[in-house]
Amino acid sequence: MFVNVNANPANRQKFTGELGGLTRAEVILSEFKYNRGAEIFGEAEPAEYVYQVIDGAVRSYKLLSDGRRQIGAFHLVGDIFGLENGPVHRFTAEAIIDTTVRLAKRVSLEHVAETDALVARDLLSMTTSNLQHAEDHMLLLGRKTSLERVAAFLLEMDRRLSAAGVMALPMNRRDIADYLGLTLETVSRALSCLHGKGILGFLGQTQRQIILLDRPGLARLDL
Amino acid sequence: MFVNVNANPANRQKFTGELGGLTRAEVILSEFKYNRGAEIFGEAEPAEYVYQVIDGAVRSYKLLSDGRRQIGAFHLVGDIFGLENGPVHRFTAEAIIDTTVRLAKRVSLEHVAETDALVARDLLSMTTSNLQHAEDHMLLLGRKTSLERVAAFLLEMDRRLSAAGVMALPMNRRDIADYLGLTLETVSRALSCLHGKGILGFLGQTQRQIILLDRPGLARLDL
DNA sequence: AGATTCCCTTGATCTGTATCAAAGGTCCGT
DNA sequence: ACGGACCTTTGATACAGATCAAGGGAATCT
Repeated sequence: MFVNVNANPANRQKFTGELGGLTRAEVILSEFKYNRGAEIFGEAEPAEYVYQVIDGAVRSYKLLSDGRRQIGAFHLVGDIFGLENGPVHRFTAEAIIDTTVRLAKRVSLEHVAETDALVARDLLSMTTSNLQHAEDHMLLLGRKTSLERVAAFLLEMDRRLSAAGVMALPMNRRDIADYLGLTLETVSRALSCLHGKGILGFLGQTQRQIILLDRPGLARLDL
Repeated sequence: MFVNVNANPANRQKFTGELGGLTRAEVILSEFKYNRGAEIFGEAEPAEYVYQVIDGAVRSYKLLSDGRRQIGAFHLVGDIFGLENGPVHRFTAEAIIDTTVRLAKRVSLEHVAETDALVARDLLSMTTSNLQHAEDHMLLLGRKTSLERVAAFLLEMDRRLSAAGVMALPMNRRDIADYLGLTLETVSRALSCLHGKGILGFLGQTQRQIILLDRPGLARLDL
């Protein structure tokens, strides 16, 4: 289950650089590739590394014993994930599509943080933005309707990955559903509804390329 | 709306001491009392203070424009709340019952954190436990049934406030419902169901004093 | 102590979303 | 190009939990 088919040391390269805002840290970094669907780390596994998405997309999720899944976050290009304060990961992380990550040894980061107050501050501020996202998501999961959730999702993705007005979603309907606490059918129906209202359009023959035609209209749906 | 009827400077006393794990910080502290239902701070208000519950209980929540409410956390005796990294509060906090808090000026805390790595680490670890709670709560809100949510709530409260086997809940059914993403009727029905199964008992003539008669049975209901 | 307000439970009914089902469509490897 | 696995949509139906409603307690105030 935890075997990583990409775990080939030959794919690794060492170099020194930055991991997001940690510009002042001198930490050991490597690049690493994961195939679509590959597990990057598992829930409750020791948290040895911190990751940054260089290319691709990642989902972080928790499972209930009977297989129900809640995706806590999507990590897109530039995002840092897998940062833990405790000894273990609290989510499973998987590559949604073929993904390249940069990784830093967690201990080396912590070591730097102990002497460098600015790095310590960066760690806190990253944790705080994760917290803020989780807080907003609790409101969505606890109190929003399916249409409001999908609208909120589209606005979030638009903000985070829109290139030239087109949104190329890396995740499928089931991923979106498990992020929003819905079923994939309900997500599909909500998207069809928004399409019918002229709020969004699908591009080409795929349903994962979305153009937002009416952002104010969409924002009005997300209370 | 933001007027605090308890905001009487005469109620304040200054002294130096500790705020939770921040034992090494020399920060200015005061004690302050809030009546049942009083707002301690509002969402989007400047975050001037950090609070610790000395006595009583507090709810932190977000509202949608039409009044739907999501309680993100309950703060019980000993808990620290209102800790922000950014400039403003992201929740409204209200006293559930008459409550005494200790408060520390946020800037003084931050100032100490800049020079004291141990304090900085405490701030991070507090933020991390808030994050962990929010992550677990996302799973509950997104994927658990009403009975599972209520079971999880009872186990959480049992862990956090059980004195001598009796759980004296400070919050009403509506608060529980808004914490669990349910209605108060559904919470009431779930509690009746657990009562019927012999998993819990009500004490005295009030329904807020609960005894857990079968913790393993309850844990089995929370997947 | 009586009155007012709030709180909790329980029943009846409704509804938003899940579930079940089926049919194209798209992507991928051969 | 072809076959198979996956993905998405759409329709029909079911159901968990919401909503509506009412009545009995419990806490609080005067």
